[in-house]
Amino acid sequence: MDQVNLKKLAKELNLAVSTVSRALRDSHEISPKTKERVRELAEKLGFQPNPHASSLRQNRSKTIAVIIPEIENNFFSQVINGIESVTPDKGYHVLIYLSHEDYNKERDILQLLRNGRVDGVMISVSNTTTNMDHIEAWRQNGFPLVIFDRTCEDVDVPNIMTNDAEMAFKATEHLVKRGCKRIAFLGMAGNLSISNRRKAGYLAALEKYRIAAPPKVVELTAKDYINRDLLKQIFQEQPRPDGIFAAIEKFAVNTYEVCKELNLHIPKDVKVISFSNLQAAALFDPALSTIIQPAYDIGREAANILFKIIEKKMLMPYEKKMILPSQLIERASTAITS
Amino acid sequence: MDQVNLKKLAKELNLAVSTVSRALRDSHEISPKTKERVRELAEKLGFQPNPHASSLRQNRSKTIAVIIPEIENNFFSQVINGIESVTPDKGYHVLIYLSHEDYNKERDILQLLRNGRVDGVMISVSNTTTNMDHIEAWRQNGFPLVIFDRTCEDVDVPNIMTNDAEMAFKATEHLVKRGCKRIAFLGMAGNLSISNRRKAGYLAALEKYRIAAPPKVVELTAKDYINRDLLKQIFQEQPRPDGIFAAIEKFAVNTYEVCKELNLHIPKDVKVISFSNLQAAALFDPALSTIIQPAYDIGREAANILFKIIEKKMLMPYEKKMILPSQLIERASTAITS
DNA sequence: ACATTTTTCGAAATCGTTTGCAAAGAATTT
DNA sequence: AAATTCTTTGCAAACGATTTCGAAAAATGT
Repeated sequence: MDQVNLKKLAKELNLAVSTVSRALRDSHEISPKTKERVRELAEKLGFQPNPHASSLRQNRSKTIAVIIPEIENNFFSQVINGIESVTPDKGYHVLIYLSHEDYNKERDILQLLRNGRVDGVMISVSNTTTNMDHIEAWRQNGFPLVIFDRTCEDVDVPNIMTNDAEMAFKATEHLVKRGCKRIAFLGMAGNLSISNRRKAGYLAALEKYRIAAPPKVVELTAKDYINRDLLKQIFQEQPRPDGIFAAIEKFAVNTYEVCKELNLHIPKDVKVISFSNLQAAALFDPALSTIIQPAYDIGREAANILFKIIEKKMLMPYEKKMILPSQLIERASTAITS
Repeated sequence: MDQVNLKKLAKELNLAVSTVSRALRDSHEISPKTKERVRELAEKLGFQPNPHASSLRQNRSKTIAVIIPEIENNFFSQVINGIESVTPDKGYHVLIYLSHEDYNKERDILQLLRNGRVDGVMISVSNTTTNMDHIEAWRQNGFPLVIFDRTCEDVDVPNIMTNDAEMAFKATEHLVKRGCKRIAFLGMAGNLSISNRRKAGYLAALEKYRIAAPPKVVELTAKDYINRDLLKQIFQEQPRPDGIFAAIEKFAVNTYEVCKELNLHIPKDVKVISFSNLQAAALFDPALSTIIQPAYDIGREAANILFKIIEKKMLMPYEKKMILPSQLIERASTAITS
């Protein structure tokens, strides 16, 4: 790899390395004439500065890390898309890490990055994360960090999320207005902030509408077969739920699967609504009513805020806790059946 | 950031920097006793070597880049997942770049990486890529590179893909056996290798089964509304197709949408089968018959091969062109209606 | 013509790690 | 005992770009 570097350019042009460097960075202390000469040769030889040398010297990597629990989930894909909508313009690169919903992996990844490899981190915590020490350590270190979607209130770090509680309230309200009397909430096991917020909205709606039946909070997992078993149990109890509010897309899919198996008709026997960013939800049998999160915007805004922190700009108060609204789309799965 | 570095460790231990470095890299030329002392302090102070300094010195970044056309597509998410299943163990980091199906962006990204930022690249080319010069330039440069899924035969670079033609043949055959007489192929506009391979399989099946109706190859785009208009036209022609083979998942979705709008019944009026990695395809109305690609495996194998190249190991012949088989899943959208 | 400022450039230090080489001491062989 | 290896460590030079500092050279002012 006979890479062309500053030294080579300098020799060729009969200039000092420092002059070439300055010329390429458009320094005021280089004459227009030499700048032109330098740029021309650099262009011709296809010179590109070695990023490691730059990063080492400037103590700045021009790279950020995104840590997410999983990637086979439309929501996180859209977030990444949103992030990528700002990074190239900033001249930044994006490293992806998956925690696979494992606290230990998450901690190790964060640990791994405490050496200057990245200038900042965006993270959505795993659902097994109960301890926020690893996040807190970063914050205290003064390392730029933002948390999105799966936030943690305990730590003083910018949060970018959606109005989970409000939308959960609306979703539950929607089911109530469609005539459901026994609404179950399908949340993620663990102590996830979004699960808690969504559960709170669910409970608030039940209370507001004075639903007689006691709240039914079901904690599902990452494993489909376990979820299906649990759901089967629940649908075989008497009286069974006539409304399902799934806090996670995957759980709505599990519900559909189980209903098909048990010959329960959606929406006649059970109405279903779910948080989901799946475009194809409209094609389901029946079309699934969803709460769509502004995933792309969450990614974009989170990235913007991270860059503000990296650039040591002051954050507006609203940027410390940004809430982007979701959207409820009614479809056949919550239709009234006469 | 009072980062702890080798110099600090050395001073503290009253050793030379080089000794500390060697001790941490477990060099044979350091006595077990000093190794222990060094490791202990390094552990205590939480020393982590600066990756930029290492990369600069060793001319090796421990990072690979993945360039994909888009990320809001289950297939590519699964590929990334597969890649990530091997990278951490190798101590490697993964940069993600999106070409957004734009040849110029793709070229620029590749250009951007020709400076040592990464040790290798995995790419799935955009559908506007007709010119392979940028890939060829990399190859000639001796830079480690593998192409997956959307490969290009012209260039002598390891390919990892699925048996597109064969599965396209089987999908078409499947429609024929389900009684379809006029089967249309929905491919991506542009000169994409996978489109061509899948088209070839489609045509071969039509020929083998001596289908009277002339082949109908429809070229769709990235824009949903354009696709829907085109599909509407096609379904309003007489005679209209009674079978649709979508080479891309998105096109099957478009087909469903249009059929709903035109009140065409799937599978009675039209049968549909599609390449797709969407788990929820089984929940569609009707459940969509799919050809599932081994996306995760493609990612994993592609990464493994890339690492072999990076480590300058010889490739087995089959690794230069690896074909991982897809799987055809019959569902209601191609069922026989009596 | 001289002094002063401004412009333009070069030498060298720096970032933190790795590594070739030398050197000192210990262990072994002759 | 001398000569030889082997073990263990330190010194210093890389890697390539940036940046501080200072020195010419040119432009300006008196």
